[in-house]
Amino acid sequence: MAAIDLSRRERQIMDIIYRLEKATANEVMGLLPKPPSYSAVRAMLRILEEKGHLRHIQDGPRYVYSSTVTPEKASRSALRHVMSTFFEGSAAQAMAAILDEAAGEISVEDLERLSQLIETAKSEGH
Amino acid sequence: MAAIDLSRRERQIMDIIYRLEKATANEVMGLLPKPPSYSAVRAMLRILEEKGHLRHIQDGPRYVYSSTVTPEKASRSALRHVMSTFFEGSAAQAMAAILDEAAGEISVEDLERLSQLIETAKSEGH
DNA sequence: TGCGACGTGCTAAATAATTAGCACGTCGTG
DNA sequence: CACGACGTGCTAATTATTTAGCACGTCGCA
Repeated sequence: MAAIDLSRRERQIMDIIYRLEKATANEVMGLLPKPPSYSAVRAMLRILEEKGHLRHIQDGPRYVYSSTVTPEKASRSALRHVMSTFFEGSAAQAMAAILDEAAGEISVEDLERLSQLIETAKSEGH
Repeated sequence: MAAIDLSRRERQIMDIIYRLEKATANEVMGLLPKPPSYSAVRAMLRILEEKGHLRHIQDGPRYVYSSTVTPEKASRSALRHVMSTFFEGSAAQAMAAILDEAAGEISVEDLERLSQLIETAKSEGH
C-alpha cells in the first residue's frame, strides 16, 4: 500500500500531486524531471488510478487528479518512514534534526508556537 | 544524485542500508520485501556501488556495504523532501506534524530537551 | 462549416529494472 | 584429501516500466 512499492515514475507523480493537492496531466508533466510525452504522463495517471492511489474529477473538458488518501495521512506515513529509516523511529530525534538544520528559517513566532505545543504535550505526557 | 532517481528496488535497498548503517548482501536480502534471490540482491548492490551510492569494505570473506553519503546528509535531504512535498517547505509545520502524531511516544525528558533547543534557536533567531 | 488546439482512451513497442544461473575461489571439517 | 557451505563476478533472460502513437471527441472561432 505504501509508497514503498511504487515505481520510480509513479513516485515522482505522487509527490507532485501531494505538493499540488490536485493536478492535471499537464501540470504533472510540467513538474516531472526529464518529462516524457504528454500521453506517457496520462498513461501513468491512469495506471495510478487503477491501482487506487489516485482519483479524478472532471473539470470541464479535463481530468483533475488527487490522492485517494488525505494529505495528513500521507504525510504522516512519509514522516514515519523517515523516522524509522534514519532516526530509529524516534520522533524526538527527527524533530531535533529538523531544528538543527532549518533553525535559521523558522520565524520566532513559529518557534514560540512550537514551544507551546511542546508544553501541551508535556502536560498530556503522563 | 538524490533518491528521486532510484528505481524501486534500489530505494528499498538504500533504505535498509541507512537503517543498518552497514550491511551484507544477506542482511539486505533478509529485510527486503518479497526478497528475490541472493544473487539478484548482490547484483543490485553492485549496481548501486557503480552508480556511486554505495561503497563496500571487505570483512573477511564478505562485502559490507555502506552509503557513500553520511547518514546526517542523507537524513537531511530526506527530511527536506518530505517538507517540500507535504509542508510547503516549512520546517515548523513538519515539526508540528510530528509532534501531533507522535506526542504520546516522546518522553518528558525528550520534550524538555526539545524545548531547550527551541529556546536556543530563538535567541539565535535574530 | 471546417480547422486547429486540446482533451481522452487504448495499444504496441522500446527501454529499463529485476532476476536467476553458472563458473569459480576459499575456508573448515569429517 | 574432498566435499559442502558460503562468498564473489558476470551474463543472459524474464518481467515490469515507461514511452510514443494513433483514433476519436469537443470546443471556439475565422
